[in-house]
Amino acid sequence: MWDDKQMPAKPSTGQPGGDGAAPGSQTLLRGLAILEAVAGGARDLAGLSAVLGTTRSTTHRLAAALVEQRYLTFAPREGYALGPKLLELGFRAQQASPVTRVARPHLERLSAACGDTIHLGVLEEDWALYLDKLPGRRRIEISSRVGERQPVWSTGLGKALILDLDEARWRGFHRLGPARGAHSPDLATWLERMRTYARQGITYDREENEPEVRCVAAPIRDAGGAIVAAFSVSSTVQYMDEVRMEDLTGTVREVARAISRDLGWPG
Amino acid sequence: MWDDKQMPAKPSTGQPGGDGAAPGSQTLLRGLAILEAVAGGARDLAGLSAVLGTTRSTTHRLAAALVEQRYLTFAPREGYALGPKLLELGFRAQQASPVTRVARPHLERLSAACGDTIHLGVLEEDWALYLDKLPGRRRIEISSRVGERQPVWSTGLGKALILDLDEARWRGFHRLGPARGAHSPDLATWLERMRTYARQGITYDREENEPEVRCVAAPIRDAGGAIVAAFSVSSTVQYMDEVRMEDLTGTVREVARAISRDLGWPG
DNA sequence: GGATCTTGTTTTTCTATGTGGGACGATAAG
DNA sequence: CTTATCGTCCCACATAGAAAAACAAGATCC
Repeated sequence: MWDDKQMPAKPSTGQPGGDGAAPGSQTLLRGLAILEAVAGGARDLAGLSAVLGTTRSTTHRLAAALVEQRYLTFAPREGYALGPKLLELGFRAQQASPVTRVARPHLERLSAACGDTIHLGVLEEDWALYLDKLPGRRRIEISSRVGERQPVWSTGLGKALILDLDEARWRGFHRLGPARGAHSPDLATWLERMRTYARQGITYDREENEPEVRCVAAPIRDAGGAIVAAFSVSSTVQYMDEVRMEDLTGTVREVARAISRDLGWPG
Repeated sequence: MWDDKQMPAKPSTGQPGGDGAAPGSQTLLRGLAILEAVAGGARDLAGLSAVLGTTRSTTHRLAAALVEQRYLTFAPREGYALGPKLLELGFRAQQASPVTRVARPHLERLSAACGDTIHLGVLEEDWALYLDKLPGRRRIEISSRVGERQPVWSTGLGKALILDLDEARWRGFHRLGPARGAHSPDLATWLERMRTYARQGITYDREENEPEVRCVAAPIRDAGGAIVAAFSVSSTVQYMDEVRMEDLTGTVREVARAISRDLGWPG
């Protein structure tokens, strides 16, 4: 399930049930749905039509338009695939945030040094939005996607993003979190940890968001000292025992400082 | 058939004159045009409407749909910007090609070592398509974009991509090239150079594609020995005199071999 | 401080637009 | 050869979406 939207918004077979939520531009939305279906693995018209709930002819026309505009590619025996225009726009979107560009070289050095998966993210609405990802060199890879949103309160990266907020806001974020069970701490425990994190300027995630995944994260500040982004170093628990997390802390803090300084932070 | 020349698709003020060339899905195309307009710098409805040739209300509906689907973002005082969904799809499109993923670390090392702009590309139809770009650390940056297409015959990267083809095909590619004037070599000279390049397994671009820009490029081969991609190291002429190009040649060839080997090339 | 631009948002009317059924020609499978 | 399955093309009809205009909310001017 690549599509975990909270709104059902399931475009079924044109049923005018009056469920609302269908704003205005059907054709455009269907076209975009095709893009996502292809990203999700659909490769032929049949698959796409099934996802969209449209007939082959309709699907074909939309897909053909997308191919013509280079948003998709089509190869006779291979089917549809994401096209070069998405490469371009994605790259542009990434470059649009100065943080990504500035942070990249620093994160690359960090990646080379530690071999773990590194994420860069910002706060968008009430979510942590991943802007960049540097895959690790471990056997097991963290399955996350650039452009994806993760809950703020449970991820190391998310917690780093809200490190400067007051306790009332913190409570707000904790309330947003769906009870993941298992490793999810209750409010009191979580707040206590957040206070510690804020004092240290570093956050941890000890399998709170995803079992077996741990990470160390730190906020990135701009010239005004405000937190504009954060990055995290993630690995599975076997590579991330308490000792290693301690060890990483210093490096992570240092890299965060270096990036922030490049953004004009007096430090 | 599906891939004809780029239609400018300039939909002027609703002219139903029937000039033909009207593909099919207007709404979708307009939506995509909005994405590109935003990528091109348009930030408000007025600007977008001007580019599309539609009224504000129409533009707004499309833009709102794109925002809702996270293809665009909108901030009250900032205007529209490319959204996280494009990050995600762009990243996916990039990952779809195994070459990009395999080549990345190698190219990063190369980038760190030489400081010049590095491009990775493949052959798409009759063009060199840029899959990845690692910006250089020079004062002047090469203005190229991931997802963009460049002529094959004049770029170092393009020439590396067709290094294995026979001379008849080479002629075909040379014929495609628009007479850029100035540094453009005639067919005989160009073929002669290509023969040399093919013998050396390395190609050069001495300001043939873009004045002041030079580069050294090499092909990347897969397990079967076929050229599946190529990369180039580019810089302005002041950083790329003959001596430097000679020096780079060895390194570039080595990196190309390393990447090819990672792809299963026996080498 | 109120008048007046200039933004983005919403509503309504009407027709151009896009839909889906079905036909066609490949190519692969039985 | 026949049959199933692709992508592609065509066309009549109804519906989706374009545009005009009203609305709301800041910003800007005087």
